[in-house]
Amino acid sequence: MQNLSFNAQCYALLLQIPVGRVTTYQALAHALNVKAYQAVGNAMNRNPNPVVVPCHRVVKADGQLGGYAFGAPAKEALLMSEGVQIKNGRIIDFANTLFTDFKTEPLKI
DNA sequence: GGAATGACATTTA
DNA sequence: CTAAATGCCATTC
Repeated sequence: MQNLSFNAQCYALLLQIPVGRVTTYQALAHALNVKAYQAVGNAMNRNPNPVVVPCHRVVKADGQLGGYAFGAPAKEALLMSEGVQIKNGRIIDFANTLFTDFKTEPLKI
């Protein structure tokens, strides 16, 4: 029983993403100090809690939406519904829409 | 305990 | 620019 499984930490980071913003698998993995880009998506694919976590705010590093357990179109619709501009399946102004200011775990001084 | 999977990333041609 | 191949990590069967 670990304090927080790998996927659990990903969810914690996703919960920190404000509306209208998106993050990438690489950012999440990098925030956890790992290169398990795919592992992040894998955790979402299993989708232990599809409603508790806005997994639809996670996109690929190229600005593409990537995949979604409920279907890629659903993800795009959700993101646009949140205010994310998407064109041809790509996020417009990805650099501005991307959110990587994750608050790392509370380091004990 | 081991093998297989995947909603990715990166590099090279 | 597009396309293909390889690597990489954690989770799951």
